[in-house]
Amino acid sequence: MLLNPQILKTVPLFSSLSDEQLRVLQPCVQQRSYPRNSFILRAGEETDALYIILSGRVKVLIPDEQGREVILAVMGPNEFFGEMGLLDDQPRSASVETLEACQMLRFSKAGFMGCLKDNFDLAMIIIRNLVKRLRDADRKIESLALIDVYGRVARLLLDQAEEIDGTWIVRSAPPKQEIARMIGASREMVSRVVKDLQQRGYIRTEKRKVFLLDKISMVKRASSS
Amino acid sequence: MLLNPQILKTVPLFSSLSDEQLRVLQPCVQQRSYPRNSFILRAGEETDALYIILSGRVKVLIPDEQGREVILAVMGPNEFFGEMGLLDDQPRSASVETLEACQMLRFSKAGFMGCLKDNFDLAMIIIRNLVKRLRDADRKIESLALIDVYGRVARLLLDQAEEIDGTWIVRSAPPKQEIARMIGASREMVSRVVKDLQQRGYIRTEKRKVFLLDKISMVKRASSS
DNA sequence: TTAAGGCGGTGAAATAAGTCACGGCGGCCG
DNA sequence: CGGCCGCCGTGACTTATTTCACCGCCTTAA
Repeated sequence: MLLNPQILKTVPLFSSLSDEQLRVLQPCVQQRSYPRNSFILRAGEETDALYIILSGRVKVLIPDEQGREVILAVMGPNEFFGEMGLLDDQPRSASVETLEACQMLRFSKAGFMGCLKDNFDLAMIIIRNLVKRLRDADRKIESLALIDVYGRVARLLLDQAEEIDGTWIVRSAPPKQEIARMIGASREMVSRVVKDLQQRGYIRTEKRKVFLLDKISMVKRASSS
Repeated sequence: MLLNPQILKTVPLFSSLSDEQLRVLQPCVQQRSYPRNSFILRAGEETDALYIILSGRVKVLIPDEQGREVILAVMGPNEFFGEMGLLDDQPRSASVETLEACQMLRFSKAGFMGCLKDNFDLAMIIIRNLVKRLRDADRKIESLALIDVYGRVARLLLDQAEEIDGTWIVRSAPPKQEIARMIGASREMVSRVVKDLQQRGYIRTEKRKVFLLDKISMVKRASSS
């Protein structure tokens, strides 16, 4: 798809690049759109590009042979993925599938690596992003290894919540099936845990919203039956 | 402890630095030794330095309140840790404890960041290292979420094995307790799984060594009762 | 309108794993 | 030598979680 040069300027990842650098980069960029529930890339494939989300949301996941999957991350506008393979020449370690229709920018490996070489600020953005993901990943490992499903659901809700004049709310919680895949549990179990959290008065749900009425108790409750 | 300037030259992490840069770096480096089973740093602390292992092995772990722990990684000579906090100014996300007596080099934040700024090769080493850890972490998440203890033990042995004229061997497997903490399982369960793997003729153990007699079957067996 | 598909709840049964409580063995130190 | 400690194996029991098989309720499309 034809690329509007102005779009590059609006991408946070490239905020540190000069106009000249952006001009050089331009031929290495394509805009692409993907329908809902389509794969942008699959685990095991060769790596040749990095993607930036302009609109829509995607999930990063690892599937197994029996059709189950873990969701490593859900990403939205202005976030990017696919850079790992560019940096170490390994095949894709996970798949990425759209949750909604998405507009993406696709950068060829050559263009990206060229920018990186003579732009320390860009390198630092990449580094900080990698560090953040690594912290998230380590925390996920901790959850899976040390905390029961009850605690993992509570933690996920806490993580997703934002404070809106005094009360903590998860705007637009994911479907139970999706929560289950994010925390390594079954849909039914998530359903039971949420019911339990409600009965104890720790949360209240309404449509896709979840109100956290008692963050303190939710945390304490975690992983202590 | 007094620092022998020659040591810096032997550290792979700094192989890309010029003599001049090493000279500048020198005042920012200390050599330290730690006895067995001592903490080098603890989760939650402020971050002010990066460590390089000269000798000995350490474990990177996350503890919980009940005294249990997950082992995120075991590291040995020439590997480094503690850089994450330098790069994003967050507190330590995990603790590091020695498994044996260790000699370490300790770099102050200032020195390290200074080098990083004008040395792209060093930045790339850091980036590639972060990417590798992220891949490992994602794989660990996959194991914990999708594979049963049987499969996780098998996978760990496979990962640790090296080929020595035709046969795959784990030289010096960790104690069962340590394996358990690496894969998020109980010591007893690991013990039972290893016994089972032996009875099926997939592995043979001898002291600390483990011989993998049938890698194919071990993999297939994973996560399918 | 009916049919179909996505999402959710729930009870009962099955199973994987953890926990507890031993007892044994081998090494190391006083 | 004897005692202690760290590591290991194992049986019995308990528990957390999954699995299966439903049913209900929307929303959308025919």
